[in-house]
Amino acid sequence: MKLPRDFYARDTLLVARELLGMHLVHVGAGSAGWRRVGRIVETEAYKGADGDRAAHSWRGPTPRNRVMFGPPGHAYVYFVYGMHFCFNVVTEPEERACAVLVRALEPVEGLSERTSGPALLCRAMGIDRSCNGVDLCGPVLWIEEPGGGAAARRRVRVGRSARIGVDYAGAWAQRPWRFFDRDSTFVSTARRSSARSPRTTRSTSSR
DNA sequence: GGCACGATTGCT
DNA sequence: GCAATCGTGCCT
Repeated sequence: MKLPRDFYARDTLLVARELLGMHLVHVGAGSAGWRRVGRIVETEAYKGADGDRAAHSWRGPTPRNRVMFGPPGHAYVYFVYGMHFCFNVVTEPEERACAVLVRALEPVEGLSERTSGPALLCRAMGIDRSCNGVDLCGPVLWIEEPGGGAAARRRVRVGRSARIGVDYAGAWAQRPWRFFDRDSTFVSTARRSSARSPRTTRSTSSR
């Protein structure tokens, strides 16, 4: 059953945690008729309105991040490193600029490529810039509770850690806002981030 | 208009 | 450890 918009309209940390075990579904239109399904096993929370400097939205709306400022339950897909896409779910009430990044999936149906890692899962699921802004309560791309319902989700043993690849965000990078299924072998392996000077304080008050 | 850098990945 | 590769956002 498709998750309703109310599910996404809640606190981002809660949504990030509860998305673990849910199924991400993407269907192709017309005669192409394909269907790809992956079980979410790793997520990260980003809270723009709270000043989270790791969030794309922390400075305010721009053409690129505008979807994050819109209503919850929509896909925020962005292009990075000149070659990759990352998939997020917009959370909390409009203007809160919060989202959950989906970082890894366990293949369930129609997936033949690797799904461990935010960019890899987008490639495997066929998610690209055309999915940006898509309503997750619509007929093309959505998240649903798998068969077995709440009982199945309850079995997820949730692990937490700091978010990956956001060292530039200073103290915000230390927050344990990454959630993962401790029993899944599809969780992305966090590459060793520069564990050097813990304090990279920059005071760029130029403007 | 220019330029540094990224919510990554893969190869050396 | 570093290149690939280009859109975005901040700067001159």
